[in-house]
Amino acid sequence: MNQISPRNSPEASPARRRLLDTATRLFYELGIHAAGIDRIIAEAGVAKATFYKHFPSKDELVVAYIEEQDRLGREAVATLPKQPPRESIAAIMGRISEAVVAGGWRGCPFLNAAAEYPDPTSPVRRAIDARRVWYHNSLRKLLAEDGDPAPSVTASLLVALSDGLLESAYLDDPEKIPALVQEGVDRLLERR
Amino acid sequence: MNQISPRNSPEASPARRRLLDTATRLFYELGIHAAGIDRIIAEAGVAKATFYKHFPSKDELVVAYIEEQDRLGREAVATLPKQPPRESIAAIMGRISEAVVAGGWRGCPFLNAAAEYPDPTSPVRRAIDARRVWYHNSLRKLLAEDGDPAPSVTASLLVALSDGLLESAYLDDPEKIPALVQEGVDRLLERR
DNA sequence: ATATAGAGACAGACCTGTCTGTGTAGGAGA
DNA sequence: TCTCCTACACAGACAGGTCTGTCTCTATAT
Repeated sequence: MNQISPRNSPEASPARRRLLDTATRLFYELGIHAAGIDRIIAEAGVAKATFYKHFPSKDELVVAYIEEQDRLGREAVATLPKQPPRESIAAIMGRISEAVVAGGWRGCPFLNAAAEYPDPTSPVRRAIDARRVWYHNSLRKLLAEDGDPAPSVTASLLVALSDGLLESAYLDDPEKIPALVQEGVDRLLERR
Repeated sequence: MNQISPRNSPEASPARRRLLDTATRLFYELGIHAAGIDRIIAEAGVAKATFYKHFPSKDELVVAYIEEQDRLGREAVATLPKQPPRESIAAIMGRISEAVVAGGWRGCPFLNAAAEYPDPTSPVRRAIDARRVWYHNSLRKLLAEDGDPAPSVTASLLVALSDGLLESAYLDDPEKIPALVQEGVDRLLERR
């Protein structure tokens, strides 16, 4: 038996792919606790034994969900065109508007998950932490390049503004978000 | 039987008071779905029948929890000293720092609840909406008094900053919040 | 005497996770 | 080409626990 045959690669399994896609949709739409395993496997068309072969527990599925959302976000940022730092920041923040005007926005997946996982040492919370550290650092580096005298402070404010506007898009009026993103970034960035 | 006797007032029942206090603590610490009725009544020392006499369902208890948190916030703002609008805004935003440095902060109760209630027509979401409308309007009026040329936009940005900093206090470093509140308000308010 | 509330059994549904059994597709060897 | 073998996945029963909500019975206090 070939232990490193392609079939052992996680991505090579269609069942695993269907499970993660279905879980992503249901976790986001219903909330994590409200989306049961029985429903996930039924809508994915996967047997329960197959599910527990790919994921040791529901929490591991949640971690995979969080990590994949994180990875997709990082890839989207990585493929942004090379441009001056201030334009890069505007482009990163502009992704908020894109995510939100598409419709079906139900809040930031990471904040929603954090609301359901109080234990900061849980694997789910660690995955969320990793995402937040990456996001803050990405902005901080661009701000430093831009000559911001306190790039870490400004980055924290931009992170807070991002989180707040993503929640506002869920709970208030999504159509106002694009203008608020632009205005908020303008006001938070140091004028020169 | 006197239908409007004092004993019919909701606040007159110690059992109801214990239920709401215990539910408030458990909903906030564990999350709403994760806090079961059995545990709430056990820790409150209340019989199940008594619980269902005071609250027709768990969701009604959740609504009472949200509405009470909302009421407490409004009372705290109402008792702030009369002062110029910009100082009032600073005082309202300063409540974020107070809430957070006390320790045990687990995120904004309203945002956490919204994460668990996807249906925007549910009573819980309506209670959250009412809170957000009040908060936005309070800031907008003060900004208009202050002569802000676009008080609604600025108010939306301050609401977003509030939400984002409350989440940051939960997921990042709470000790940095007071400085970020001050700095964020400074940058968002129109300079004159 | 009546209102209030404690204790707890119970129903029916749903939760996660384990288990057995069946079907199928593809590669290896004759 | 035919057959065997192995990996994979589907179907679903089952266990043990928890969920909300209803019920009966008992105790207390005014």
